[in-house]
Amino acid sequence: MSKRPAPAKSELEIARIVWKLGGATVRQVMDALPEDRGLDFKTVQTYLRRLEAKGYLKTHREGRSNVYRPMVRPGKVIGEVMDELLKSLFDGQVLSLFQHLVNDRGLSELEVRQLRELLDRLEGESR
Amino acid sequence: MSKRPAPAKSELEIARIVWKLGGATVRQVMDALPEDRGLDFKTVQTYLRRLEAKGYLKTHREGRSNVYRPMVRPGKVIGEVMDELLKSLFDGQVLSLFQHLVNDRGLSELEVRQLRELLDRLEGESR
DNA sequence: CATCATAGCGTTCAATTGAACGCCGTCAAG
DNA sequence: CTTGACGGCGTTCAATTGAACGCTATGATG
Repeated sequence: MSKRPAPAKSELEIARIVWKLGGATVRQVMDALPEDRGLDFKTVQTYLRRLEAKGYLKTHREGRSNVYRPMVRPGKVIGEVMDELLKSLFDGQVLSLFQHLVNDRGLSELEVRQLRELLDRLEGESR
Repeated sequence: MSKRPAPAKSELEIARIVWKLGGATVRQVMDALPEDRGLDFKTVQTYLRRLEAKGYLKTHREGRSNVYRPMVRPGKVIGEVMDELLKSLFDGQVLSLFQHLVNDRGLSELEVRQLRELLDRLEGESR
């Protein structure tokens, strides 16, 4: 197991943009970033390079720019991050996490309904 | 707004023990730590001191030891951490998080049932 | 009382992270 | 063709984090 180092928080922010775009140059990531984020071009470049070094993205030249594309499925990476969080905050119990989300945080009527639907759909499939 | 620096991951692990015990000395935290965690006494001490510096715990002398106790409700801290995670991984949409949890991660029958109960209880209360 | 273990406190140290420079090549416009 | 902008690559830098030392005071034990 190669034990990819986990992506840092800022890196994740960048990675998600690449995922959404399917692949992107530094410039494209920059532009996709929220206006108020105020990151330097070079900084974004650095994060992309780090993500590549960690094995989350691969890059190939296209014209004068590098295009970065995903190496790992988003769901997988998110899963890894969530695992760590679950361990370090909720004893690895998904239910504890749900408890926090449902109780300590105010869910709107809508969110509750949607969550129920998620569950219903789950059980529909699993037969 | 004082802007408490967020607790680091290892710090959280320690903080949770203090929360569970209601208050604890370095030694007590050590003992409460999983056997295989292999942290040095001094290291735990350091983390506790950092948590104090960050305003999550306060300490007072009791005999030859310092007793650390919570300054902030666990739910509050967890909430802050979750907020960050939600922002950096799910666009701040709780539902996206739920989606990941329910779909991408295999929930057991039991967990699904328990989650449903959480939701039912919620609606029961809110009248 | 002398000694030993315990814990506090200040410090250290390497790795990681958040953020950005500077130099250099190349391509496009004057 | 020169010039200037853009981007790559290597580097830097401070703050944070994960982990632990060493010195010292103090309390328990022989």
